[in-house]
Amino acid sequence: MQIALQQFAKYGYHRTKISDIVREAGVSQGTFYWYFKSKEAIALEIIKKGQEQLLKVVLQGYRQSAGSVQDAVKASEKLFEDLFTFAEQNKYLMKLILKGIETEDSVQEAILETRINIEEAFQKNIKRAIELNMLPAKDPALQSAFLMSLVEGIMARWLFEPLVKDSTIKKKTAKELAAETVRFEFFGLLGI
Amino acid sequence: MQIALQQFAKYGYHRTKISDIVREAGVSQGTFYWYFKSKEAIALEIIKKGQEQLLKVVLQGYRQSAGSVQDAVKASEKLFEDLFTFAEQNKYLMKLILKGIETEDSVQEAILETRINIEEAFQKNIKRAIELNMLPAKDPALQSAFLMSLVEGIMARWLFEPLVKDSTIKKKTAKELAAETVRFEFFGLLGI
Amino acid sequence: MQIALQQFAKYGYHRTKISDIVREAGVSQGTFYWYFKSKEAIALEIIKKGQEQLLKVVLQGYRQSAGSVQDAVKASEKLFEDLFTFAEQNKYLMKLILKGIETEDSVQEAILETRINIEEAFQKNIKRAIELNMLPAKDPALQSAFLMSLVEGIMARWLFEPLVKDSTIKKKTAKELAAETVRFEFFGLLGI
Amino acid sequence: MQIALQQFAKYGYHRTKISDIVREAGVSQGTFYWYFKSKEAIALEIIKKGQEQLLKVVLQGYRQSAGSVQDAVKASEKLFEDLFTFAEQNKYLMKLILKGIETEDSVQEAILETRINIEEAFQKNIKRAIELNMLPAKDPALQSAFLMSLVEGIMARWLFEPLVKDSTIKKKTAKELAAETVRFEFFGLLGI
DNA sequence: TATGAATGAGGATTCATTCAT
DNA sequence: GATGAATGAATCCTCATTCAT
Repeated sequence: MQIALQQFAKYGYHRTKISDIVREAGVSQGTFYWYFKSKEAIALEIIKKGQEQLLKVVLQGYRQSAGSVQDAVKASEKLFEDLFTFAEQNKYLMKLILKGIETEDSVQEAILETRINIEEAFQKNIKRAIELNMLPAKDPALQSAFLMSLVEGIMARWLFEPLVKDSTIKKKTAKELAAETVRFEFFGLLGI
Repeated sequence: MQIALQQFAKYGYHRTKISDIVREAGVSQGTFYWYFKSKEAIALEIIKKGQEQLLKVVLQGYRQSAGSVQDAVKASEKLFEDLFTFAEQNKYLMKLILKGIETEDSVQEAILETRINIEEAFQKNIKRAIELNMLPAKDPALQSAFLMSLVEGIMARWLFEPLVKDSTIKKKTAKELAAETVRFEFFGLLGI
Repeated sequence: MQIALQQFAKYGYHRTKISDIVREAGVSQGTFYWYFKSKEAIALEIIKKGQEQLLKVVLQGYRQSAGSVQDAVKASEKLFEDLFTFAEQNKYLMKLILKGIETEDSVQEAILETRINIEEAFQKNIKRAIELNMLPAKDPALQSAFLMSLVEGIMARWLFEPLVKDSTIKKKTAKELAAETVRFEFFGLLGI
Repeated sequence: MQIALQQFAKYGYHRTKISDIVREAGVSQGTFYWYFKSKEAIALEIIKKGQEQLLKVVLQGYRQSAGSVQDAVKASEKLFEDLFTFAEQNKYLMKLILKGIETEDSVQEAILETRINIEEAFQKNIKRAIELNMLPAKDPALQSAFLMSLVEGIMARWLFEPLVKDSTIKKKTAKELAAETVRFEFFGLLGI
């Protein structure tokens, strides 16, 4: 599964052949089909397993007793750092989740589901913060979309493709990146 | 080319068969190959043409004589609105550019190039704003990454997949979306 | 037809495309089909026309009033020289006739017919020489096969592919080659 | 490989379809590609293997301790008989080598190489005979070209296409043919 | 006569999947 | 459990030929 994950992430689903996977794994084609029903099945399993792990991180990140804005910032920082760290350790999985993959619909749905779960966790948190008067009462769905866009985009640039040349982003640690992202999250371009 | 673009966006490169494209287009397979050297060639041509149009929008969006922060906000609003409008009118193209497709490397490079061009335009603008003391002096590469992440994420949710249920995002106009995105851009979650 | 002949000889029948022929000729595909019914038709026409010319040479070569062996040698020399000269001026045609070409059967039959005609002319001549006691009474069919093998092989090596390295054969004139071939014809390896 | 060889020889390379080969062989198309990389690859393999066998015959044919002309004639007869026997048993292979096929260049080169090897073996032998004063000192490259032309031409007529009608050639045994060819080789038309 | 766009049958090759051993 | 040879449907692309203009 690790090998398949890597190849899917590197070359995409269709360009990854079963024969490639098994060659790398040092087993025969037949063996592959002993463990997995089909190519689609292994992709699905990979995503499902990744989803679980990722969601664990996101949900853990919210064990916070919010109080002041300061607390909210702290909590956000903690969550982002956890997320970035997880992403760094699961680069290939994140590539699939962030960039998607051209597959059977079943696999795409699984990926979508993962992302929905995360964004909903974000949203729930924002709603709570609004209730506690820690954030101005704005459309939480939109705000969580902003948040997740930020996190996804930064993650992708950090791990895979810093679009602009000589970007500083690649060299940052998960902690630094989390801090800067949170700053932008709360204060925007103009923020301190 | 339109039909091919649609199919690539809907089903991906590999699941789109030449036979599908020509059936939809009402011509024969041979005719396809009279106009395009290969499947790769038509994909490349689609991207190249789209890139041109998109870049035109981005570059036009920057004909601004910046002065106050107010001006910068206005300019940003104008650009985002143009971008969102273009995206709305070129949904399928944007899908390819935002989500990528699994293709021959040549096509992927062309897509990457497009995104790089846009992010660099963003970055140049931020640098200028910093020089004019309109923005605090922070890492422009990172700021433009934030910006582009925002725009890409919001666009994707607006046009294709509002991750969370009953999201309000789908119903907004390009103008509204631009305004809200700019607000987040400059002031973050805490902003007015 | 000249262009087609060249391409058939150089690349073979199947690797020569109508589109190649017409591009070289500077006309359109449609025009080709105004003048020739099909690819097979042009090949056939080329062979037929070549056959006529070649047969003329062979038949002319036999306007001899044989007498002594000396006369027979002379006559043979004359014929071979004519043949070699013709071959030199019709290299591409000879390539088709000597090496054959992978085509529709109709074309192959036409080529075979040409070669039969020539070998029969050779045979008739040998028979006459035997009647006149100029040659020992041996199987004329076999002798003419020897003769034609000689001529064909030498021609091919002279015009296209001297198999061995630094072969002297390429540099010889038609006259020289004819002389040496005739010597071998009459006297073999041991001959003067 | 045998089936492919037959079909290549009978119909030529381009008119032989993979689907024909596998149908005859009673396997599926996929199976073909399990054993051969491509159509070109099987053709190449066929030629290479044939070349080896043929060269073995030619080289063995030269284990002679030459002495008198008589010896040389004997040696020649032995070699020719071996060659004709091999050709008779490998009719299809010989067809490819003698008549060539229109193929990818790689295959054509392999065929050419085979013929060069044989002619060079002939030539080496003639040179030795000249050194030993068994043959008059004439251009060995030309003489070997004569020899090989003879052998090739006679072989082709014996196995495939006796050009003239009611030719006696078809009915001869390898031994008889070798004897007659050698006679012509050494003594020409006038020989005893 | 000439054009060149259009056609579509045909053919090589790929690759997920099966299955006897 | 493991193997790897075998399968054949699927797909891209070619090219001789046609035909409206």
